[in-house]
Amino acid sequence: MQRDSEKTRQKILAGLERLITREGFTGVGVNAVAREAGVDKVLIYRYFGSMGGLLEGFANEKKLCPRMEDIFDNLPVDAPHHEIATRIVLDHARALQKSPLAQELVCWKLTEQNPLTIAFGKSMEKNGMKALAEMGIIPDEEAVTLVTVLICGLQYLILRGRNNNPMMNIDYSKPETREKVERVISSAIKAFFESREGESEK
Amino acid sequence: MQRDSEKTRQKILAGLERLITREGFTGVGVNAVAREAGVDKVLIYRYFGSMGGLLEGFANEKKLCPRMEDIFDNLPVDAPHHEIATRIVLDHARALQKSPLAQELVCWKLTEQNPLTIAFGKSMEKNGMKALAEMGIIPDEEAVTLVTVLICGLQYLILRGRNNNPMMNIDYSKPETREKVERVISSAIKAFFESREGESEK
DNA sequence: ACCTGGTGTCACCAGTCGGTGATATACAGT
DNA sequence: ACTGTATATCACCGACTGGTGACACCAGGT
Repeated sequence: MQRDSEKTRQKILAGLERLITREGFTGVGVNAVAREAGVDKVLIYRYFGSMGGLLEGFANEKKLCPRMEDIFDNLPVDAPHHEIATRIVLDHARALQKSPLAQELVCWKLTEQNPLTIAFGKSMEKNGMKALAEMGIIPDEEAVTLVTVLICGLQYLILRGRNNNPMMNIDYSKPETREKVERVISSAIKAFFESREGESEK
Repeated sequence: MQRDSEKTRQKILAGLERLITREGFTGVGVNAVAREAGVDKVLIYRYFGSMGGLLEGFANEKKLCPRMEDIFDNLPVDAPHHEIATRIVLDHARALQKSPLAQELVCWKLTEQNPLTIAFGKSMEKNGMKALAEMGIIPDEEAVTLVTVLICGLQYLILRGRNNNPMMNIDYSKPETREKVERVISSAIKAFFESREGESEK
């Protein structure tokens, strides 16, 4: 029985976040959010207008995906291109693995378009673009393509790992498996860049 | 008002398939399936016991994922390893792209575990294992890892493309984009295999 | 003391969900 | 023609969904 609209708003948003991370996006709904937040559902309509409005508010006021700058800042900018590309791929995967919320949102985005998934997609896109641009490998369109495909592959593997659902015996949550995958990706990227260098020398 | 249990069973299964491909897996449910199949829902319980039973029956009696053998049969077994690996990745992607049902099931499997998604996963796994085994590259564990990651990446891109949802401007449904991706993957795999050959010669 | 506006609580709506019991109907064996 | 059985239809259940109107409460201003 607190009389503080801002606090109530935050309680609702926090409830939504807990609900998504604990039950997955399939469970979200006005009733479930209200229950989780310990709040009457009519307040959701009062403060956010509708379920879509709540998702929009969540997208605006919550940090949806890990900030890539925090990860990439300490990257030596004068490192060889293949090392930078490898770091982009692996750090991206590590960041996703650390955030169950982001994992759920990635999966949600594959299933449905709504204010939250759309905003999340834009946020991810911006992160990725910025990372690539800062690394100075943008001009090489094909390298960007390879990096993107690899990132997608790791994202998929991480999503599969969520429910103890490994693919081809690759359980990315197991450290030794992850290390093997990282080794393979690293050497594949290296080989790709070196083969292109060799080609341009011809 | 036909009195033919087998025909009714098939009507139900066909309705489920239409529903999944048209509305996506989020729409499936006893009522929706019965509506789509033009059948009273009590018949679903009669013939399949429950919703889970229906999914199980669907998994048993329907072709869930494209048969890889049909694709790989005409593959020259004496081709270089990197060509075989590339073919595995690209054919896998093409097969998935051609089957909206399989796409939906892949996405479903990321979200929920039920008799259908479990059976689908096993089927995919078997396909993949067989393909890799027949290609004779199984002994090279790291190559298998790379191939798997790349397949996952393309699967993810295809899922993103489903709802006009490209990632980093990579819309895999556009032929020119797909060709570029295929080119990059091909040369990355080639470079990876060649770098390993060079290494083993040392 | 009174009113006003923001806040929280409760009860309810129509619709859908998965699931079931009772009943009508068509067909096969006699 | 009659009966038995498998098949299909209908009506209903409790629980849940998204959504809304009515009301209780508590604050601050006059």
